[in-house]
Amino acid sequence: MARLNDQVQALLEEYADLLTITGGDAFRARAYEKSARAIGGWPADLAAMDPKDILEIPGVGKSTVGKIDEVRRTGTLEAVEKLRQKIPPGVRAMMKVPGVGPKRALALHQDLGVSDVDELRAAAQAGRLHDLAGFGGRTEENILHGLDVLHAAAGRADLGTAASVAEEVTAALSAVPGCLRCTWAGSLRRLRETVGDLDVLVAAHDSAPLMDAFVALPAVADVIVQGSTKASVRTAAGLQVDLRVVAPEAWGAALVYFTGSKAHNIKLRTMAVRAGLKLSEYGLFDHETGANVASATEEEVYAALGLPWIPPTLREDRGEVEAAAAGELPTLVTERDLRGDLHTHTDLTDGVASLEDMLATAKARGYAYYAVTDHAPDLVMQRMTDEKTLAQRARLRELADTRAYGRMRLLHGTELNIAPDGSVDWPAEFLAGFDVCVASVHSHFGADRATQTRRLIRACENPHVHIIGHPSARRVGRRAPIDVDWPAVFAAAARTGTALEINAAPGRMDLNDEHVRAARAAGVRFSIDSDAHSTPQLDNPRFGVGTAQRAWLGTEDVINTWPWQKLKRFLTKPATRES
DNA sequence: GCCGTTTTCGGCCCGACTGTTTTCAGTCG
Repeated sequence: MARLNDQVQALLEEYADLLTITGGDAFRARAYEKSARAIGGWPADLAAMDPKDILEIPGVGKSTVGKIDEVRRTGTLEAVEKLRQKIPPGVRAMMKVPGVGPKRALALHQDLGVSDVDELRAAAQAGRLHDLAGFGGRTEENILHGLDVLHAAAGRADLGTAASVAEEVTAALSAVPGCLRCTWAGSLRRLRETVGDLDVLVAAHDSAPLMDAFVALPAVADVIVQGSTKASVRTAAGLQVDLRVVAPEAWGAALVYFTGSKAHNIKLRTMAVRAGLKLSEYGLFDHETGANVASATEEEVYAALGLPWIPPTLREDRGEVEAAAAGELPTLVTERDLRGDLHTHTDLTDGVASLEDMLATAKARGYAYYAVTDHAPDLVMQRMTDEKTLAQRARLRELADTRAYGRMRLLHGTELNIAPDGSVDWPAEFLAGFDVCVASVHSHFGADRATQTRRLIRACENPHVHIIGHPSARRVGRRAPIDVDWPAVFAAAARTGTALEINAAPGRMDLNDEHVRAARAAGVRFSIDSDAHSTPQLDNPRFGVGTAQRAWLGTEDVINTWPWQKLKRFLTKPATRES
């Protein structure tokens, strides 16, 4: 199973939700949410921590320490178990439907007997919702639409979830005697923004011990199929995981077969047939004699087809096979190319780690520069003020002077809110004091296309806005992107020298790969940012690099791969440059 | 339940938007 931290976080979040649904003290529920976030974001493993050190985690008090101990001992919380008797898990799941919160979930359950998302859909379609007090025709319509949004990503896990399950499964299988190699393939290896099911590949001479170990993993909730070389299971969270065990000599062919998209694989097999060969997961064979031509490594298989090795993120049949054949594969940006992070938060607003902890983690990543961009005052719940941000700046300058973080350049920034008219929080003279301004949409998601387009273009035209944060404002599986005339916005970003963000938080992945491809063609530059609210999230950029690679970006396209002097010039927009 | 330059009780995240209402509840960020 995952870290104790994640287990505790999940239980505390569930407890908070159940308390909210049952009308418990809202402040208590909020306290649980806060401690859950702090624990999930805490870098050290709770299982290895002293209770008195756990108490040091902000938002965690004695009661929570007791609950952590209970989870460690029993694997669950009695209080949660009790509430589950009253509120079926499906009722809590209904809160994931946009437009359904705790009150409506409870009303639907108590008054209509609806206990899960499927029953909710049936009830909404049958028009039974608008009979309920407080529900009307529009609410019913909105809930139906919300169900569609949820359904669009149903059964697909976000990259963060999929990656952590994959790491756990491969670590466990790698430890099984006889396991020669183990890795994940499929859409996770291609770093698609969501993963339908997880493909895990093992090389071994004897498959039986690995199959047995696989279905016995603690994360496995039920076994769908189990044969001698292939098994499928479902985790408690609903993610399907497929395992294939192959002979070591077929490793490369199997990896090619289970990594490529269907279209990429069909293209490779077609090339093989034309060359008098046959390609399968077992290898590349001579069609006549059946002799094995290549199979041990991916490089050999591609080479035997007359191709250089193609990076997994490109294997979608979007021109990569032709480019490879012509020797014109792009040199892709990699995680190692990133020299800094330009969108991060601290506990001054909604982050859970202190400025110093975020900086220390960033330094350990070897960054040359790092921007702190806490929220701005118009996002009222964050309670930002001029004084607070100036105090943070003073502290940051002080830390820079002490060289506490080596040569890492410390940038003071902010994440502004783009109002429906395209304006942002502070007046120009105040904005001029920041090293970096990210500007993002956090409200009025439903405005029409003309408004949203004008809004983003005006933000690009603001001489103090350097980066548009999570430009489409979508949340994977939870909220549709805003309605925008993208070509017009891409043109404005290119014209004004405003970077568009590739927000690497797994729940956002915004812009997505298709948008990035189009924007790049329009001459736009990008910033791959973590949007980290905790120290572990500073690891997010690996997912954003996936999006960038899928859009064929090189380092020239990504401003935070540039050396500081070059980035500094970019951050001085033409409109603010002294002539 | 957590927290304290408001310090062991009494606050804690505020405001906009939407839809259902006839003065406001629920949801969202």
